[in-house]
Amino acid sequence: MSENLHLAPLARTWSKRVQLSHADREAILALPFRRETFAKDEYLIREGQQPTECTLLLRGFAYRQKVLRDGGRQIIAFLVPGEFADLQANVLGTADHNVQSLNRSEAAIIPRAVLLELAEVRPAVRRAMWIETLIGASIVREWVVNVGRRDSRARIAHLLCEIAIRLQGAGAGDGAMFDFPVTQEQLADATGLTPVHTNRTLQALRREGLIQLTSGSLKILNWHGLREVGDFDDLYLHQDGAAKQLDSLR
Amino acid sequence: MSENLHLAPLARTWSKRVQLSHADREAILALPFRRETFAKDEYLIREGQQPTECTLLLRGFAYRQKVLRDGGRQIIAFLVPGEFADLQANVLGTADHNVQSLNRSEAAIIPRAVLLELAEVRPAVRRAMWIETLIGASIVREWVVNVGRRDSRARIAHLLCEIAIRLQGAGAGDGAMFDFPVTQEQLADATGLTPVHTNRTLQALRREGLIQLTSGSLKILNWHGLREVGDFDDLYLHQDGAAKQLDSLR
DNA sequence: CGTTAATTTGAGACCATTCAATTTCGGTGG
DNA sequence: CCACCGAAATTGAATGGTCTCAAATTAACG
Repeated sequence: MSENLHLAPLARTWSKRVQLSHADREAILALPFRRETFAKDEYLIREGQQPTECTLLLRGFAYRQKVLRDGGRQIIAFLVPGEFADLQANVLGTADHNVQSLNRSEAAIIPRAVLLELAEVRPAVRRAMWIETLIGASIVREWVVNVGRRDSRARIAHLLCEIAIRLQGAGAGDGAMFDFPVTQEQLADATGLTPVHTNRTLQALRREGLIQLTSGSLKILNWHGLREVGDFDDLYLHQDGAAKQLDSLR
Repeated sequence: MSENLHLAPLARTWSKRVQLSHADREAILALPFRRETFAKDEYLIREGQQPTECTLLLRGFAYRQKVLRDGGRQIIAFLVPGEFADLQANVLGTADHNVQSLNRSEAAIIPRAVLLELAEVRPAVRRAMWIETLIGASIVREWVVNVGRRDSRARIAHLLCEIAIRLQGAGAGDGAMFDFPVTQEQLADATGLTPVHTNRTLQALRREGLIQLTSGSLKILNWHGLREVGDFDDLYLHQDGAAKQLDSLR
């Protein structure tokens, strides 16, 4: 019983999207699973794999990633607790990208068949899964815009705005300070820039008094300014609450 | 009856993904709809709208797009017949991007409630919708990689490879020649390049004997070469058939 | 056959990259 | 607790890919 409160992050994420009945919630928390921990940069899943289990992030962070022939790496998304690393792969059959752990993280491994059956039986659950997928897709779309059309300053500012709102929504921040142990190299891989230029751009943002980014935590010093620089509009996150909270900041 | 064969592109797309029963197929073709035509660059849906109808592309092409504050435009995806322009918006409630017609196109407008009810009632249909969404998301992910990490030559080559395979899969090509009336400006907006540089890059690809791109149609002269230049791997399209066909080309 | 859209060309400027070296930070063992 | 180590962050200088701006040419269309 109380064991299964480990799956609370999942119920939390889903109940933000849809109305879950008491029975829905019970069924979610009763899902069978085993726990697993991942070291920094350890793979949760690899491109080409055909998983039979679903990996749900419980603690820590992860990122989706693809590697080019020339060795270059592009980060495609960041994952926060309560999100699945490989739901797509479990539905489509084959993973089309890699997922790596951002820091030391912990995940629940749930048998694929059980999870998909739950969706089949419970309309609210499958609506939640459906919606989570759609929001994930929306975020990636915005990344295409970010990486395709914004200069380095706006690109990084935009990404930091997104991270702030999503962490806020995940309950992992106090409105201005966020625990997000990302390296500049990972930031570079997420924005399509080089580590060197990422470093210089971060310095500029700091110099302008917009942020404070020390290893492990991100502090937003001037939310409205950062938003302005990043050409940021939170509509694409489909997550009203957290955005409003940050907007009301000084 | 025969009227409703207009929805055949939808049944076709879906049946590529899942096994549709006869009854499923009947139910799909019996969906109520009205037809609408769109001029080049006309909007099928706009960011911020809260649609009550679903727009299914029947003939012609369309593209997803976002506009920046500074006026820049980034194309996020191309749509082929049989795909929905605004299914996400209908599930999430609000459109988070724009969809424009690539050329003169035709669409079926289906009441949202009816379509979602069909998904609720027919497991195969909702699996097809689910899968279509996931594949769409996979494609956008690859676009992040394309725009974020590849140089202009690889970027355009990769995009052309994708277009070729998807058109092949949609039955709109003979293996090497495809009817795809895209302008260089649209190609530029899709790759995150300027029209000028897109033009120069296309010239390079032509000079190397890889493609022939005249207004309105794309001809692949050297598939394997183009694939090589574009660092292209079709796994992310989750569409085995069409890729294999092209691979077997000279 | 005129008119507008689309493509093509040229030259200079700039943003981001590359390559290499240095400094700082975080963690670990003595 | 300090010395050490590897990882991460920072700095410098030169190169280069892509952009900008503008103009010319070609193609599409009524």
